[in-house]
Amino acid sequence: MPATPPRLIAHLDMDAFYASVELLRYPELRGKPVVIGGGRRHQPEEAVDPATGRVTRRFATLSGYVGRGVATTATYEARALGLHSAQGLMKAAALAPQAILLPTDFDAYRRYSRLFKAAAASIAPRIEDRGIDEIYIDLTDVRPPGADPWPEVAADDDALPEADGRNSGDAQRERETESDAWWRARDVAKALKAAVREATGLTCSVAVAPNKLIAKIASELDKPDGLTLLRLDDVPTRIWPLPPRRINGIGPKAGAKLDALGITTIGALARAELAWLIDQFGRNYGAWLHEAANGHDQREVVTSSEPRSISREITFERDLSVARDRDELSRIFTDLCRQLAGDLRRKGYAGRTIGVKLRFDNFRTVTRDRTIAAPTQDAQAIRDAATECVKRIALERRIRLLGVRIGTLTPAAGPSEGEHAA
DNA sequence: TCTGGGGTCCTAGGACCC
DNA sequence: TCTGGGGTCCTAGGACCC
Repeated sequence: MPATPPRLIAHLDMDAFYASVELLRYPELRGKPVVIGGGRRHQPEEAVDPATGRVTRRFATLSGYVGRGVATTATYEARALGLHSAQGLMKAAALAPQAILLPTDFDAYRRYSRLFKAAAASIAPRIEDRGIDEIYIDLTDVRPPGADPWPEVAADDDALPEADGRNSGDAQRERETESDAWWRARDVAKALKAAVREATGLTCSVAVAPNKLIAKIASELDKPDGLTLLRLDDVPTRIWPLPPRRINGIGPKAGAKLDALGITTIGALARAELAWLIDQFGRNYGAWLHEAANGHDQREVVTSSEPRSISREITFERDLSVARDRDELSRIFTDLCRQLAGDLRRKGYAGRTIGVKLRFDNFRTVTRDRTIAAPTQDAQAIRDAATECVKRIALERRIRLLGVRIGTLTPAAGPSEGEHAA
């Protein structure tokens, strides 16, 4: 009885994605510490030398930055100075005032995102979208470009498929040794990296593993421009020494709790008693921690999905007072509802559950939502329901953030012909 | 030098129905 | 009348991810 062939799952992660896209248009910044983030105000200034016609640009630095922005990405040179994504720009400025600051340009990043995903899809079609800069790819049945495909049973072949519905191609695949399968995966991974580079000029890091969990961890091990193969047998030597936070799904809270419990490596977590973990973290999460630390993960590569919710939110430049800034709050609230309605129409959805989110000056966050009878994509209907939600919140502090969300989505009229957004 | 904006999933209690 | 259970929907908060 042939064993089930091992799955081969790749994780492809673009290297310092936003920063790398910016370096394509500002090549003079290569080798310098650069962070991306903040508002529109620090756009580079261009000057043309009248004598030579040469364009020179002046870039903003972090020094003197004032505001509430965070870094979305930092180049590797900036990381060496202690800068990293999700860091407040004020803090980053204190660490590295001379680092260059560029505003985020999501339209550009989305264009490059589409390009790299299309390039990957030309090599291997079963792709799971995990956001703007990373994907999972199922390589189990993928051969490198140029290799002969596994033979198919010809339509007029009178040889019957085997009883379980497999054809001779499957039979040939089952004769592939595990070692050959890994060599095949390495060639496919190389082809993926080459295709992404050809399409975008950008590098990425790719790992191939028996599942998504290990592939995700492994793609970090050789960054940037990495290529990593990690078999189940390699988990003890290459995964167990790492801190638990490297597991996708162990965040700041669980990481700190594990640390307090004396569990500082994935290996220690793997050796912890299942019953004890369940005691500490609850039945579901405790059992998952045990499985994850041992490198087990059966999740499929999900090639399509429907959105669950759409939202818009804004953090104000200064905290707003409900009494004194009533008009401004009202105007922003209306804008958010209009933008949300626009998003719904552009994406072709209507929703029934409308909610608001408020963050107060002390960072406490409250949400309220309300489900209406029929799905809507109308800005006024959204605003009406959202207003009812706001009325259920005690507004006793100044407001830092306001958001509007819609869920329980159903497909609805999308943009009409010729109206597609970029 | 406090902490963006867009998401997903889970938990848990209560309402309501069978 | 009392007890009991399951299923689904709604709501609020929170952890986590990119």
